[in-house]
Amino acid sequence: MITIYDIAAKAGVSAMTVSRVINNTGRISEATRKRVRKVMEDLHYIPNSMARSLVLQKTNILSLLITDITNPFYTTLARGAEDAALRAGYRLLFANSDEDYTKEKGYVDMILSTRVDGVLFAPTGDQSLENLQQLQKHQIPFVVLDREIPGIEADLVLGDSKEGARKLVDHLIALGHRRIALINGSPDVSTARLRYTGYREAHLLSGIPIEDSLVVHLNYRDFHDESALDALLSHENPPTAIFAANNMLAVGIIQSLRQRGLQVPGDLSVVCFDDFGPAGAINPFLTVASQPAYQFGLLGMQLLIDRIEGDPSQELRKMILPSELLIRTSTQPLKEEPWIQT
Amino acid sequence: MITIYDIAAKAGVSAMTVSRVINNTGRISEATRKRVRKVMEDLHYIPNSMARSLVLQKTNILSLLITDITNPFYTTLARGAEDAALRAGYRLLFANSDEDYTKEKGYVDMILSTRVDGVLFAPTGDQSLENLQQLQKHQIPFVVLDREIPGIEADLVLGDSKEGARKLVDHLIALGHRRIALINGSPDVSTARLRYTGYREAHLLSGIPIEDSLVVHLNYRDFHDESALDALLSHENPPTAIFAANNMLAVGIIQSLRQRGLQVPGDLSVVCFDDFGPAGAINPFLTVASQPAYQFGLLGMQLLIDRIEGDPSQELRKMILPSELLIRTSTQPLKEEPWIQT
DNA sequence: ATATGTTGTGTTATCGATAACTCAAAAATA
DNA sequence: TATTTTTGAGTTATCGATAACACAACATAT
Repeated sequence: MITIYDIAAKAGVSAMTVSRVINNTGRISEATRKRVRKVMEDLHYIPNSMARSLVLQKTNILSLLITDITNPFYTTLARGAEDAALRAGYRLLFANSDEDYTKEKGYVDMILSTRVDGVLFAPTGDQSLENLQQLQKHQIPFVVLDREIPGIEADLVLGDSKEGARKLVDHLIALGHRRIALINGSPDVSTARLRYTGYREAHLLSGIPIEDSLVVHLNYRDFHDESALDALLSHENPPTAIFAANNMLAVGIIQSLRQRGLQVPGDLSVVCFDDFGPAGAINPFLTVASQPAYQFGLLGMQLLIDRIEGDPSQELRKMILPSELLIRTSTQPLKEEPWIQT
Repeated sequence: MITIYDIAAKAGVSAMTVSRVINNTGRISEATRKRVRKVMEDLHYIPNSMARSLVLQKTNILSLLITDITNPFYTTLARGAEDAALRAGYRLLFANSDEDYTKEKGYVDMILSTRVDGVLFAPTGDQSLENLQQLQKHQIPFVVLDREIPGIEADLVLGDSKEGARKLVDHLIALGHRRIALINGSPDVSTARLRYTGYREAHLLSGIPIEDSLVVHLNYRDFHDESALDALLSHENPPTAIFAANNMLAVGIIQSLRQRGLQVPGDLSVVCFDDFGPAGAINPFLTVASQPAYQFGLLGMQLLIDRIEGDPSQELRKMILPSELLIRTSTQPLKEEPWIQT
């Protein structure tokens, strides 16, 4: 591997002179500069960023930690983050926690050992507190995405979960539904709590009582647990609509319903949070509260870079991005004769 | 930031002793080991991987370069690659070229300056030759994914583009279609050439003549160019079916067709390469040749790690993964009265 | 003509870790 | 008891780059 000393030797100068040419610092005569440049090109020299980071105490790497790389919400977010980072001259170290606290912890160690300049952090849930505190101890700047963590003071980019949930539930109520199930994420994720709050408020404002047995908590990442649906559907007075707290849950739910021979929206209407990206654009089916995923990434990264390069004592910022209700064909007015379990 | 010297000082030993404790090398008395461990934990010490990489000449980082992070094929592939890399104790540096040669080049420079131990490389197309040669010059091991590059000898993981294309076209032919358009990727991408070959063979074997005006080349990443469809649809004898060379093209095409008031599959049948991941699982609509994306990533990464850690003079391996024809509802038998342009 | 400034370049120390070598003290052997 | 071996450390040099300082050679000002 070619080093700065190889270049220096071939160009007949010192390593420092080569360094000056690379970084355009100090004074260099035009003749030397040209000579050094030529040698660098001839030997295809690329500076070792490890060595540079070591002395500069700056890596020029930012990290993006997301919770599910197969979820279009996060991949679109990643695009936004990538664009912002590249534009500002940073490299991006991706990490994917799979909604798994242990994996998240592993990535945090890796991030720390890499000495990245900052982290755009989508936490798995409240238990991420420790991992974020770990970053704080090491004084790594970070911005928290999508989920607020009690006990952590940081720049934040959130969606309006409560309002989005209200819009979705209001829509169902307007269609005549009165028995609406909520299949939620884990209760130690802030968005799940807020989506429940929105669900609740929509009911209260319409004077519809809430029934605890219609609310279940699962994992945002995938729908494994058939027993939750079992319970809901075998309810003496089953729901006529389901509010899935995110897109991945909705996919699992709908597949499961169909396997049971139930039609959406014929037998049950279904709505959810988060849209499906390009893959879902062919037959947009689900009525969703769509969040501006790209903006999440872009804004979050801008906040992060600003925090790193700007005044670090600047006060914390909290951005709440609105979600948009997109009414599609997974919902329909309540039928006179709701579906009755056989 | 805490260094190995801080630990050494607090524990009353030399830095070398701490290093031995960290790496479990050399001889250390149980007493010292415990003492050092305790100090490391108390101070939340995490070794600086830059410094370590510098002296070890090994980063423990592998890079995955994909061409479109919003394409479910690549994100699923990324999951496979991530799993394999993590399992083997490597960190993963993601990069996303957006099917853009210039961006790819930028990432290759970044990869080189990071001195990663190896690259899993999904090239944008034949022009990636230079970027791959750049890696070769610097003796970075790599495995090429999905697209073969003339002039590059390397381990390869490919899909069976020709066979997949034949299956898709055969299916259309079996449904009675005789005028099948191919909306292909750029001709300097090997998969596009092979998909054309498969398309051609299917025609030949069925004795159906090929018409050049039914074959167009676009970019795999997205469907911007409406003029291609314009031309096809205003053809004096327009196609009754479209074979889109990948999933993203298919999305754009179907959206465009619908905007023109044409129904799929009512007016035209549509098939494509690559499936849509979880997002498309709700209403699987498109008849596709599905490639084992996760396997692509997993196998590719295994080959790479084996190349790095195993015998480097081992001969090159080329794996071809089959694709599976999934018949869904975007295709239907040719109607007696095909659609006629108004 | 001497003092002062500017320009272009080299020297040395440093970042944080580890390899290779060294070495005293304790343990094992003769 | 004298000698060799083993154990548990410490020292020094190194990886590849850059910051801070040093310093000739030449230009300009007094």
